[in-house]
Amino acid sequence: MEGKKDEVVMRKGPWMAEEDEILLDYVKKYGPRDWSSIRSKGLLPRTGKSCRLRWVNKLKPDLKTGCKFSVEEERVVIDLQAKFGNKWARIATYLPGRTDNDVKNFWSTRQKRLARILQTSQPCKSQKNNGKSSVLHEIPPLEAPKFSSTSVEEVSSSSSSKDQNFPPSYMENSEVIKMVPLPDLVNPNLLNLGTNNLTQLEYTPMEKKPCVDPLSQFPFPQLPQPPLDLPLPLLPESQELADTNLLNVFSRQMASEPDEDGPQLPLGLLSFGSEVNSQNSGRGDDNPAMPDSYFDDFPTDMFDYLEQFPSSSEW
DNA sequence: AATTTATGCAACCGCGCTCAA
DNA sequence: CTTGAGCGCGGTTGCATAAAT
Repeated sequence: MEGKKDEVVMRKGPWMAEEDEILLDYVKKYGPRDWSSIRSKGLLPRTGKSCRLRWVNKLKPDLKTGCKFSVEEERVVIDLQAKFGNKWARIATYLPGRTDNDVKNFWSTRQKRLARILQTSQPCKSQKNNGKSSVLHEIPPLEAPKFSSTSVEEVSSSSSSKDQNFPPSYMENSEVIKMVPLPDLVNPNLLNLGTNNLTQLEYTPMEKKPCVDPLSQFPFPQLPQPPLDLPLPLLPESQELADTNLLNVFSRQMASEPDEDGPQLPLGLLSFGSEVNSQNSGRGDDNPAMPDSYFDDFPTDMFDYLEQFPSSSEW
C-alpha cells in the first residue's frame, strides 16, 4: 500500500556511508533544511525526519561523537535537568557538541545505573552481591541537609525571565553555577571521594577541548582548586564519582522547591526515603529533607524501577 | 572459550507546534 | 479560520559490544 505511493521503499535502520555522503552533500548545497525534499528530489530513500535526525545526531560538524561526557558536562546536565526537567534539546544547547539524543541517552543510562546501585545497596539485601557492594552501601542515615539552595534557584531567577531566547551561555557565565556544599546526606569520606570533589565547582567556559575521557584525567585541570585542603582522594571508580555528583544534586533538589517543570526524580531518594520513612510515616515532620510535596511531584510510574524487586519480606 | 547478562547508543515513533496556503 | 506539511522534541526500542559468569 504505502510502499507503492512513491515507488520507492523507504529505507530504515542504520545509515550507510554512501547515504551519509549524499546527505552531507545535500546539506552543503542547500543547508540543513527542507529535509523532506531530499526524498522528493530522489536523493535518498529516507524520510525527511530520518535525514534530519542523522544530520543532527551524527553528521553535523563539531559533534563530540564517541566521547564520554566529561564531569563538567555531567554536572551541567544534572543541574539543568533539575531545573528544566526532561528538556533534552534545551539542555543540549548548553553543551557544545552534544545533541539532545546524547543528553537523553546519558541521562537514562545514568538513571538506570543509579537505580542499580541503590538497589544493590539496600541494607538487608544480602543476596548474591558477591561483595561488589556499592559505595552507597555505607551511606549514613539521612539527616537534614545543611546548605544553601542558591545555585539552581539563582539560575532559575536569572534566566527564566528571558527563557525564550536565552543563549547557551550556561558555561560562559561563571556566576551561573556554583556548587553548594555537599550536605550531610553523603559523607564524602565514606565514598572515598573527599569533599573537594563535590563542592564549589564552578563552570569554566567550555571551549573546544581535546576529547578525552575525563575520568581518566582526574583531577581535572580546568576545574578550580578545591576550597578545602583535603588530600585529593583516589578516584575509586569512574561511575562512582559521577554518581556522587548526582547525589549532590539530589541533595540540592531536596532543599529547593521543584520548579514548574517538575523535577525528575533522583531515584536515590527513593531508597533513602524508604529507609527513613519506615521509621516515621509522618515524613516531613521529623525529616525536613523529605517533604511530602517532593514525592507528590513525581510521576507515578517512576517507582517502577523498584517495584520490580521483591519486597524485603521475600529476601 | 563459550555463554549469558548488562550497557550504551543509534534510530524510529508518535505527538505537538508552527506556518504557509 | 482551517488544514496539512514540515519540523522538532521526548520517549522507546533494538542492536552491537563489553563485561561477567
